[in-house]
Amino acid sequence: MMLFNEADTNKEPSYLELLNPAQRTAVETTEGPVLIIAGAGSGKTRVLAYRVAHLIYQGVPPRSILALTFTNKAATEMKERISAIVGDDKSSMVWAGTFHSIFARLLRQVASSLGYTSSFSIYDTEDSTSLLRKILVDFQIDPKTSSPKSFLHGISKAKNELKSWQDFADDTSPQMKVFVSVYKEYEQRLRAYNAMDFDDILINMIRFLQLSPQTLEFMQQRFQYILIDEYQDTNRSQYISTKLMAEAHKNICVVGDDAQSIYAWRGADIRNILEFQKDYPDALAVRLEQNYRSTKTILNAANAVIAHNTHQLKKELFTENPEGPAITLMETQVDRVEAERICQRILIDTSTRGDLQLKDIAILYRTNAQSQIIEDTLRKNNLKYTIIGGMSFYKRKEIKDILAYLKLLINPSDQESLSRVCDLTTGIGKTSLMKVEVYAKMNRIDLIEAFSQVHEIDGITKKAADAMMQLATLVEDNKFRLDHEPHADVAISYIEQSNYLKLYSNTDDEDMQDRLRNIETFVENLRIYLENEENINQEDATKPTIQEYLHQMALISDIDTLDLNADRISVMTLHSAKGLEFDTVFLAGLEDGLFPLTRETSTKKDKEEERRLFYVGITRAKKKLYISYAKQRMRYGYSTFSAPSPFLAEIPEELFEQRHSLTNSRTVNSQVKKPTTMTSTSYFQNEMPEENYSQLEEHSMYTVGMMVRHRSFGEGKIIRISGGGESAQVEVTFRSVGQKKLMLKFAKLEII
DNA sequence: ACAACCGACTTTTTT
DNA sequence: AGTCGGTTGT
Repeated sequence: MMLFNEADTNKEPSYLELLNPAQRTAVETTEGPVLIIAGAGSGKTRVLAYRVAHLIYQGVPPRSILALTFTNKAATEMKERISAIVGDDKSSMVWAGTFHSIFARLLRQVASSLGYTSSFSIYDTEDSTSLLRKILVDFQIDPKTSSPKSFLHGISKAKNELKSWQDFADDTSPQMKVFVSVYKEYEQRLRAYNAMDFDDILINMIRFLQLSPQTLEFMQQRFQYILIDEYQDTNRSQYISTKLMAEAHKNICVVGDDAQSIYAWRGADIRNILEFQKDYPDALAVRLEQNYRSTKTILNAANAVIAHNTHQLKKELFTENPEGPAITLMETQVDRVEAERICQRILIDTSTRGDLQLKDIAILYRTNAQSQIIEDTLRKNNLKYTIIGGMSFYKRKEIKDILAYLKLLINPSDQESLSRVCDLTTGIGKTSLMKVEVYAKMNRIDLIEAFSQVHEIDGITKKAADAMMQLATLVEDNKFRLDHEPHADVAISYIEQSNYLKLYSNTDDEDMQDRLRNIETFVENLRIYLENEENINQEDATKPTIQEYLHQMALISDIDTLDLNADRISVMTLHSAKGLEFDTVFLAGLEDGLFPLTRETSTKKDKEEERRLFYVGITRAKKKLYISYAKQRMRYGYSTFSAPSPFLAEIPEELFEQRHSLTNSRTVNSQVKKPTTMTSTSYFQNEMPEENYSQLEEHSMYTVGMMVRHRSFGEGKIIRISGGGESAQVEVTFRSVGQKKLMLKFAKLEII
């Protein structure tokens, strides 16, 4: 299976033949700094993987290669590709992963030098917010004037700029004083709890590198070759940390596309990529401009759109792919109909194009809020889909609760998790908890330890004391079991003993039963993970333990779990779609204000980022692009009216499907056709007036067994009618082409 | 300590 | 609109 044989070094490795000249240069220039400007669909992932494979081919030890990606999914994909060339045993030793997951793993090995233990917790946004809320309460800061979230935002921004609270200490404005005190307290508590937030993982890596010349040299030696994907989306601490690591050998290869920079809002600094050649004057710059993904039509649209940005590196993607079908623009009155129309098109396309499967289709939108209505409509039409983002499985309350219980077992200092568990435990209230907290602080012990000594503390009700004692015992006993029993057994019985499940059982509340099922799914996944021997095989991966599981869990994102092989429509935000590609893409909600999303503070720069996001969306499509918008949309619970997105006018008109090509597309309901109000622009797809929709319920003129004639398929017999209303479908066996599934509403069936 | 009610906030995007 | 956290009354 391997594409090269080590012994046979005279011959050029065959995988190089699969590359174009630019790609090949990018792969073969293994020494020194390399900047790869890779346009959308230019084979970037392939180049990265081949480059790593080539390094290994040339004898570089896999474990000294560090490949940093944006998502875990991208890392897994890269590993798979590398593995296909050099084999699994070698590829699994490459350090490939996200900044956060790789750094966290490294930090666990050196945690003690930074004042943590190796089992430190990682706090997500919710954990951090909840911690800040408690701090605000303690500091008696009115949460109305400044919310925990706004503090977290400020702190995260400061951390991204590598500024500690001390850096603001000189600022004496009252507002800043408050900020500094909260920032300081937040940092101290994280430390006391043996916990890091997302930003800390990056910052602590820098701190470690700068701890001493020895630690820096150690890391530089460890990673001789560094590759960074999506470099346009790296932030300051990611930039600094990798720059430090590469300082000695300068074997740093970054790949990115300034036109796809869409994360400035969370601190990504586009200068990192724009000024790479300033940092490394002898860097080789390679441009990958041939697109292998999309049709000419789609690429032309993308190029035209991005040309409206002033602050963009000049780049013109080209493709040798065919022209492809025109872009379809769909205008509807309201959002629900927009969703309905998308579903109809999917039903039509999948039935008329034999090669098109649901997994080839994506519906993309700007905000997660838009997903609800799309989801509803897909479900109504019996279309299978996978949704990414929104409320991800692991962010659900019941799952986070279970995770908090488990974290307690691993990190006894994790007071945030403990406090979450206390909220769930009947008997433990605010008053008694406060008293024990004081006691723990005075005696310098962990809160959970104080629980086991609760009888020594004055003024605690018996009920509270019992509950605390019980919790302390539960955690203590199971912690002990971790060293002696299979973790799967411990996890399951621990969760059972916790009584947490009681909250959800004995009720016919549907929501509660749902949550219980989620927990069951979660526990089952956990069990499978813990019992899976395969996880042990990887060189540097440890045994599958509860620790390991929690550590991985903290940094997993929704997109990582997306299974593109399942035959389902992918539904997600444009941000989540970065790096993915689909045959057919629907871009929904192209309305002014929604996309580009604008708020009072929006600047020209923001609009350019929105435009890049649009560019990303367009270039996800391989063959067919649909763009839609609704004039009227529910937002915040009430109806808002919007004009079409100004972005639409940036796509050359001739790339859109012309109206006349569709005017004749319906015959079944032609008798109900009324004059429609069309927009002045000529390229909108002809739309059915919405007041006619109800009349579509009437499809009873067709029955099973009836002979019909189709304009292109000829004569056939109806063998099935399914669905109702909008989405009624017929299955017809045609003499010429055999069985076809058709949308009744659009199929031109003549009864014979 | 807990249940029931109330009001604020969400909806930009996420490691 | 729906969720979540906080408040109030028992």
